[in-house]
Amino acid sequence: MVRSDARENRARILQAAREALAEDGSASMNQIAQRAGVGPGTLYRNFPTREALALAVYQDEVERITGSVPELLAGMPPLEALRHWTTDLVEAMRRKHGLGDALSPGAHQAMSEQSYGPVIAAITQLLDAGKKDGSIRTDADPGDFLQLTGALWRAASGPEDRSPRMLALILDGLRTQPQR
Amino acid sequence: MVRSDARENRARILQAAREALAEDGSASMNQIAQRAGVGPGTLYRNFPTREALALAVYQDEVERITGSVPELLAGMPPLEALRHWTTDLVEAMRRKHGLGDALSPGAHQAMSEQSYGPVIAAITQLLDAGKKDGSIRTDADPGDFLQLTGALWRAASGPEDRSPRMLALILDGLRTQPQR
DNA sequence: ACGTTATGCGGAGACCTCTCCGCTTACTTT
DNA sequence: AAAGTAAGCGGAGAGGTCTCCGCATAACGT
Repeated sequence: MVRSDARENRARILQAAREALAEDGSASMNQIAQRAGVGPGTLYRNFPTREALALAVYQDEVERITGSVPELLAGMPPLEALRHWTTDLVEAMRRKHGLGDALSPGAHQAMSEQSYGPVIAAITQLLDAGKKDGSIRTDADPGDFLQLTGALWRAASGPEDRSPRMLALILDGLRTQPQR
Repeated sequence: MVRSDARENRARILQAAREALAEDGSASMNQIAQRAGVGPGTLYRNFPTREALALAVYQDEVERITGSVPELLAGMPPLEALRHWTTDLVEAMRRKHGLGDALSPGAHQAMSEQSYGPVIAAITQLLDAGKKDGSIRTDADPGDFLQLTGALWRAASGPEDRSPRMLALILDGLRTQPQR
């Protein structure tokens, strides 16, 4: 059974985090807890890491992005779809400050299936489409790709945005046929 | 003029950090300062970030790695040299806990030229050799490559080491001619 | 040798992350 | 309605990062 106050607290935390992160991307966990009117303990029990919180706050966005895969695949070849999708993802991560780190699974603990799963699933769909039509090498691994995406995010946050060039490089590595 | 006590303090900090990091890779900055017999302020004045300190401590190692480039290039084709070099780098970063983050320039501030430069220089040498003999595409950027190396490091720290597969992918992206 | 000066010291302290645990309280059972 | 119970709360606090600034003192001119 889920206690009613627990449900309300969770909602209030998400609301507070949404506001606080919108105002200041680097709002502290303490500030968010205070704003939500709960203790730090409650915040951390609901969201063990800052990343888990950020991911929950932006879950709509994550869903939007992961959900756009079929549409992309319908309208263009797999490799192009993958490029667009990844660009979208990186763009969203940059806009929503703090989301980026959430997608580096190896860094700390394995992310919860809940939030890490959909992203991997989306990548898997895209890669599989390319493997099926022969444009993407069959040994491409979704986890590897996500990991590299983390580097893209970091690159996009820098002064000069290297990410398009880096993405092109990665995609060329995924190809079966050279396109150069 | 450099004050003598300043010079000594810097040396003592490096010594203490070397020992402390050898014993426990996640030794706190405070612990290191205490061990060196200086205040936290002095530690942070000499090494603004944990990464700067780690890089200074392992500078020999960094020099060894960056210095091995000519030898590698003499003994094998550029792409192979690049693979070996990068594997070495990732391996060293994994062994010496805490070095890895130091090589992600975009993450926080631009790294000091002193420490970031040699690594970029080494990569530049390797890429240039490949560009010259036509095996590496001419638009390959050393900064991009370093950034991707950061992802490799993170990948190597995880439970399963994806880094060789990821490196292969990146190198295939750098190629001018397909090799598959 | 002796002031003068400004370089560098280092600890107090602001603020952070994250944990632990005694108390509160929503739900269940009778 | 009353009592039982365990889920959940939240604050105290341990330990961390990093800054600021009054004070000590090394280097220099005389």
